[in-house]
Amino acid sequence: MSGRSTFYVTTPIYYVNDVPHIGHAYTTLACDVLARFMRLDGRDVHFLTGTDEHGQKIEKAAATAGLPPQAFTDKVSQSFRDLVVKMNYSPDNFIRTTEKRHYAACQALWEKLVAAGDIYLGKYAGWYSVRDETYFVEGETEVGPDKKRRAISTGAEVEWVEEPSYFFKLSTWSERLLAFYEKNPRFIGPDSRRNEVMSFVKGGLQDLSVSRTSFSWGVPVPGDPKHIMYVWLDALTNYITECGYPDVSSPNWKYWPADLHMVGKDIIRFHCVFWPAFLMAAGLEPPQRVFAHGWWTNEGQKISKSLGNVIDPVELVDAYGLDPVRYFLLREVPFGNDGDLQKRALVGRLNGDLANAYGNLCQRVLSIVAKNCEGKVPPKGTLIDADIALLDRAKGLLAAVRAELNEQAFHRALISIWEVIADANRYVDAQAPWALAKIDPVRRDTVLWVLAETIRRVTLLVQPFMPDSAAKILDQLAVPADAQAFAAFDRELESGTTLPKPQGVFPRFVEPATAAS
RNA sequence: GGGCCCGUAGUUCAGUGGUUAGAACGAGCCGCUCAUAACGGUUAUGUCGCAGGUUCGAAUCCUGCCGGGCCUACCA
Repeated sequence: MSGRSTFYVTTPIYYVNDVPHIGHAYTTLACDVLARFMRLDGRDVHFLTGTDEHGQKIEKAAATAGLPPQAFTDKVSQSFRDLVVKMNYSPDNFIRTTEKRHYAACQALWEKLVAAGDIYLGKYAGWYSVRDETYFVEGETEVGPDKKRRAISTGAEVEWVEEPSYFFKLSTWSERLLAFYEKNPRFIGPDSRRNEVMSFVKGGLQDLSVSRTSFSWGVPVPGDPKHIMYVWLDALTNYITECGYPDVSSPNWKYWPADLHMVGKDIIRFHCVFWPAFLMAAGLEPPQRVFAHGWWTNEGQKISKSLGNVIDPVELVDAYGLDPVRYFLLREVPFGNDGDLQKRALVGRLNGDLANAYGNLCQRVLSIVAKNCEGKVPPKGTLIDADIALLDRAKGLLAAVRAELNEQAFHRALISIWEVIADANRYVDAQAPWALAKIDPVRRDTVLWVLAETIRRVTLLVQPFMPDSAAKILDQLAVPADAQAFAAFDRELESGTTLPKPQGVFPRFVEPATAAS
């Protein structure tokens, strides 16, 4: 990505007032695939996810549950750690904003901002609803016929309230941010988001309220502990807490600046405007790239709690299997776009791409080998043009996938891999090794070797997406552990290696019998 | 209101000035039989949202209209 050997990728830290849903699973999955790819590609990877545990909402939710805030967040945060296991994510750490080191990092950053003259004490003013215990901006309120102003969303009466608050001088950062975006065209992806952010900044920025006195569950402002640092300053700081901030001699500091913050499109402003401004104000480098992905709909419908159509990733995995779900989420939709989760489409991918194309390719090749070659990697004879053509396609995959993932184009990476799988299936039919068995066993062996070697290369690249399934296939090819990284991409299968009995890896999905019918 | 984006085969999309507009899935037909009834070959379908304009030439550029989506600050 940057040419340096480290690769630091982060998910947002997830707010613990809710259980994980498909959106959380999706963001972390994308990061996981990148982290796994980069590790296999020899990079020094640090992959961070975690939970955001502060704020008034949590304080209230804990009180409602009759628990101290820490005990409450311990409990809810666990569901996100469980998801890591369920989805086979490979984070190097799981950070929590309630950790001591995070308080230290937030307060150190705060002091830097104060020293830089970018923070001042002012008054936060807005339309406050006592009933909702929250502020509304002017546009979220309206004056009714009784001349009383109410929040549109909740109907609660609001009153003008002012409280002391510290402010970050965001208004002074517009030009520096725009200059930064210009110099770093890759900073925001996809491009449509970049346009959005830039036009937002061009419209002028207001100073940002960064402390509150209305609750206490959070990081106290240094020297003025009645003030609690406001959500985003606290939350965003996690990315440098992990790198040891403020101790720049920490072994983890080498990972900063992050190579990629993966985010949902709803929080792009915080990552692309506020965060680089905070960092530059503190004399720190902004991250190299922020990528905003889209949202999933459920069978064409917007997902919402009130509609009751929230997608639980655990249910999906239980119904269709982990790797098929991982594959589908990244293959079905151009990454960055919104996508629709249709079970019919998922089953289509599972059966068409995984069971028929890839799984069956492995199975048909490996069973001919098992039956005809004494269960060993067959001898590689003289290669003809058709052999070389297929092998070359497979060889080209590493560079192709690397380039696509560099742009977070997961779907295109998978498309290019599956093109080679389709080529391999065509090659099997064209070469008909079953017919060669009787007339030219030497040629048959070469054909089988070419196929096994192609499957090896393809499967090395499938690893980041479907680690368990790829491991099973590599085992069936007897690829040793030390030959599974991309450094060994060109280490060809050795003829004569004993292979285990082939076994199907991607069973077809058959609709469970319905009660009626 | 202002800004950005999109509207291409039944479906999901690719194609951003140049020969008869492509892919995948789905559908029909043929072949194969190693394999998870898998695989391969082949056929078919489109007034490229509508109407103008620029150009030797437009799905591709410009204008208008219709339809859809997103952004327009602190509720992650």
